[in-house]
Amino acid sequence: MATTPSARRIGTKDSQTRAQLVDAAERLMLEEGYAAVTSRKVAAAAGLKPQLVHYYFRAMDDLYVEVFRRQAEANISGFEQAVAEGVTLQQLWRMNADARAAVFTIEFVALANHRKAIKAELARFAERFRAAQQTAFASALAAAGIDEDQLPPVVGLLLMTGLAQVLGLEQMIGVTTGHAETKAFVDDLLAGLDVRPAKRSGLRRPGSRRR
Amino acid sequence: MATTPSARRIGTKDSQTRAQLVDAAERLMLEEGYAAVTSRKVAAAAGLKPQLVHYYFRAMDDLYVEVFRRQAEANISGFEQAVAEGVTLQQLWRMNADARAAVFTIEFVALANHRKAIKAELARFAERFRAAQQTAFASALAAAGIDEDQLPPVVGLLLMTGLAQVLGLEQMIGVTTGHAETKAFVDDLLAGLDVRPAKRSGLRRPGSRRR
DNA sequence: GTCTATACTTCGATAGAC
DNA sequence: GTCTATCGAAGTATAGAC
Repeated sequence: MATTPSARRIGTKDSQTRAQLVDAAERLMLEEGYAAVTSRKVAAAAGLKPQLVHYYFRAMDDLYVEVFRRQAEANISGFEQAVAEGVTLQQLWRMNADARAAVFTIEFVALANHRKAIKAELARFAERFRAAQQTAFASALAAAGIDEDQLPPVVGLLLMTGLAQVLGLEQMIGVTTGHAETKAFVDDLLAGLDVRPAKRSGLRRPGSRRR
Repeated sequence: MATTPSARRIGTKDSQTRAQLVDAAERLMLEEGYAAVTSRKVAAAAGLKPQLVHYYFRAMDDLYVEVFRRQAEANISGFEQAVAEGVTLQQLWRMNADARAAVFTIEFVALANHRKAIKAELARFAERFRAAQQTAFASALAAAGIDEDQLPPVVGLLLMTGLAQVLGLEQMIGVTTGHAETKAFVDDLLAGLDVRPAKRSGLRRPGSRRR
């Protein structure tokens, strides 16, 4: 039953050409959005013929998934390494507040809205990602002396993720009102927390901010 | 110089047919993403002929903009009314935590990534929206007894917006780990704040949460 | 194993008939 | 004021030549 989905020959995974196509697709997705990732445009961006895209990828979805996996895998391994070594809240924040990552998220979520294959892939990774980050976040919180029922780790993590997401998203469309102030606030807050490993330090900001 | 962008006849703005097309486009965008909003699909969804889309809208971008404006305008007027009447933090949160709105945001931001006309439109509204919300948020914060240099209004607003965004976005792809806990946390936090208008109440959660 | 010639579908848009 | 006939460009995908 799972044996008739068009049995045509597909290029090897370790082809140089294939890699160029994925690179081009990634660039396009970042700069012009997923709708610009068509076989013709990808090929043009890579200096190749459009048919090659279909030789290396059975369907366009497969190319999308490949771009996503490469990106997600690189990202997640960074976190998994970090969680093993132990990270501060500041480091976690810096890893999350990456505009490039925000653009990818937006594009793939939008893509997932009408491509089932992408949605499944995205959900799988999101859960894995959440798990890795949650562990790291929980210990970083504990190290900063913040109690679990003062701020449950998942909640803090979602707050951080959300803030990073919104900043990236707005920057993407050219809206930056309040961004500088917010970043400064977070930096101050985290600097104070990471430096003070005493229990029950609360969420108050330490000192006044110059700048 | 601005007089030759194709001078062909366009249908009146108050046409019944036109409204049907916008409705259909909105539905499609929400359910299948902006890439599904093509002249043919929109027409099919409205039970009309594809060419009608081009009769009522000079270019597809104009249709996108129309869908966006209608949505944004409805949303913003809600806030502007709320700010006039005065709102609590709880009400603001409820207005933001709308999954439907999150989907729209995602779609239009992604769309803006490769459609300049949309990007400009989106940025314009985002700024207007921010302004309206910031006023409301600032007074709600003050009413809750939270000092400005404890939590600057813009920062709080971005935190709230980000959290709402992330929850909506994740729900969209079927990831809900930690959502229930987070919503409960926010509800408790806000209930406590809105009820206690004393100065310097800090950010600590009031009491322990059962449930 | 790699790439090309080619088919078929869908898209946006316009000119002109009612 | 409203809708139809029609086009050229762009999209995905396959079969077969090197």
